Amino acid sequence: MADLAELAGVSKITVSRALSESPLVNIQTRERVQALARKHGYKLNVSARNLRLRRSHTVAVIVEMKPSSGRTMWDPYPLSLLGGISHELTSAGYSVLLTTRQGAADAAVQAADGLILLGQGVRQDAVRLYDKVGLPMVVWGAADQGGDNHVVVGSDNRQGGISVAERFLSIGRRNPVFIGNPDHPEMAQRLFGFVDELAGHGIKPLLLRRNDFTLESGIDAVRSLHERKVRFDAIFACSDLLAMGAIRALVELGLSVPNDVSVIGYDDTPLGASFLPPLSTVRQNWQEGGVLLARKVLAMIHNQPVTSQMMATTLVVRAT
Amino acid sequence: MADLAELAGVSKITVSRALSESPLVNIQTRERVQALARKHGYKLNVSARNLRLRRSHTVAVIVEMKPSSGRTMWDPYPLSLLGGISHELTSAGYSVLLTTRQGAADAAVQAADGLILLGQGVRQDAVRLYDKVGLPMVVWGAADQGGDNHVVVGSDNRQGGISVAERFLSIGRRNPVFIGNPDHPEMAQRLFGFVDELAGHGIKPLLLRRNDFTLESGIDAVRSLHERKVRFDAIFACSDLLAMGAIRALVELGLSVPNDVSVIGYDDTPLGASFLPPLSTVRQNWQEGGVLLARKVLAMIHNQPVTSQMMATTLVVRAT
DNA sequence: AGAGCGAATGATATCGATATCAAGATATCG
DNA sequence: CGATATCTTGATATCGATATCATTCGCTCT
Repeated sequence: MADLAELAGVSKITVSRALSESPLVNIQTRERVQALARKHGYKLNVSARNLRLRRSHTVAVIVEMKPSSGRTMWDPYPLSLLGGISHELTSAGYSVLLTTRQGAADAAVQAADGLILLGQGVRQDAVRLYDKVGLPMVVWGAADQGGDNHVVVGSDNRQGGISVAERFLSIGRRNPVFIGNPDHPEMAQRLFGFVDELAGHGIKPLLLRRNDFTLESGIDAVRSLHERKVRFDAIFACSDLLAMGAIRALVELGLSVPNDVSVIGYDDTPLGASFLPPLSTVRQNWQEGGVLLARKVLAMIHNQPVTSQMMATTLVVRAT
Repeated sequence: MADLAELAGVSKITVSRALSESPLVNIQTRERVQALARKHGYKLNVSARNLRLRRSHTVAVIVEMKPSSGRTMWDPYPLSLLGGISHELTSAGYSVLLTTRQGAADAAVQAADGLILLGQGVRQDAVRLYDKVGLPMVVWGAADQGGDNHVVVGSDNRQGGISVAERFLSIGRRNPVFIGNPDHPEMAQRLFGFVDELAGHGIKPLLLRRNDFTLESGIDAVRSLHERKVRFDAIFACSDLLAMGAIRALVELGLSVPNDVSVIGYDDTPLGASFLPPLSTVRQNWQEGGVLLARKVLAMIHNQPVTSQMMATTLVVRAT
């Protein structure tokens, strides 16, 4: 900037003003300086500006990783959120700093103006860790009771569970099974909604715990039910892949879907819709969720009042 | 830091050294300062450090968006790369700045020490744009001829196309169809390999252009072939989804896969493997690609010699 | 005892931008 | 014509860290 100032025959500060479109400089001066800047390929030093302005225009997105591997990054779930987040933040002139959580809070995170946390961590430990950083934070997941200085956005998992239960009841199912992992706070909410609604009609579903949410896992689940000679006529699977696996296993076993067993998945992935038969499922709009996350951090950064929000889910009844 | 210095009764610079584990300070002083820092929740100002050290320890990842919507972010393709990239860079102490390309080069990008570009853009325009920034850059995609100051990493698409052609030839197919979008540089390479290899045996495949790489698009493609009464006995689809759609349409039309028509997809997505029938496909290892991209930028940042590299592809023959 | 050395600490300048306040140049008004 | 308002520009301090060079102190060696 000093070099530019010399070239243009003005002072540094005038250059600064010219480049930031300040109305304080004469239009001709401004254009002359801007032309020179382009010509010489001037590049603003973002660190310097951030230092002076005491902000970074950056939001850190922290993706919770399963301890085992980098597997989570492969799952479509955090990544679809990322789409919405990234779009919204860049539109607002903010940058997205992507971090995968590994161990302690990263130093780089502290450079951010705000945090978005995807995945609460087992027993909220991720949330607690980043709460300490003291930055505006928005967490994706299930609403929590703790009145901390952060806000939660998620889809209404409890309502999702309830809507599945209602559907099963309305078509006369009496022996439903829940497949998923209740340690996962979001799935726990689905389970609670499911169980509570059924309990109102004197029905107690079977809980089948699955840690993986893959097609294979769904196949396994149904096979194990069959081997244990469990009687069941409805399956609520916590992911579309689980559901599709379950259906495949059911068909192999000679059972008809949905005549013998109803199956409802979760997420409404594109694949479920084109599955044969088309999968019934609970839709949660992730792209929109990402946008919401982004808007909330931005609001917090600008000291506007922000509240937690659960997005509505929709039961999509197709053929299963 | 100045406050800490006062608390500890030493100078700022000693605090700085103590916190960066410099051997220049007395161990007791160091620990005393560190304890104070923890106690008072001291946070390093990253902008200031970056300004002084003239580096940012940040690599910008630019995701090419289709102009229409944020759709690209949904596709598994750039996102799986991101997994590998993110893992590798954070391990090396670098941060990942995620940007979606929209219009001109973002100012924030210039803060980075290096660039990773996912998607070359139509006619290389994205590459050209970011080449101007003058930072170390690694591009994911098809190798290009231009001897610019960047490096390309990708899978060997040409080889992928050749291997599919070889397979079709070896099982006696004479009327193959290619489904994909040759405007996309990577797919163009697949097409060239496919065509060249077949040409050696006097066979000229039919090119069926498809801009979407969805299941529906695959279904459409096969239907249009059928309507036009085209004779074909093999399909090379440029994505697994296209291939699965094609198979579904073939089955609907009463054709047998692979007896009447062989189908080979691309990418080896988990879904293809669990498809019924299990999908034959060309595997490219994206996670590894991401790691490679990251390593190359880091090497370039450290002024080590770096060359473009194409990763081998594997033909995975399953049931189709 | 004085030179020489190493360990520990400090003073100062610097990275590249912007905020604040001051001041010169020009225009407007009574 | 002088006084005041407006436009334009500049000088200086500052953001929070680190590099460089200087200094202090205690110790060993001859």
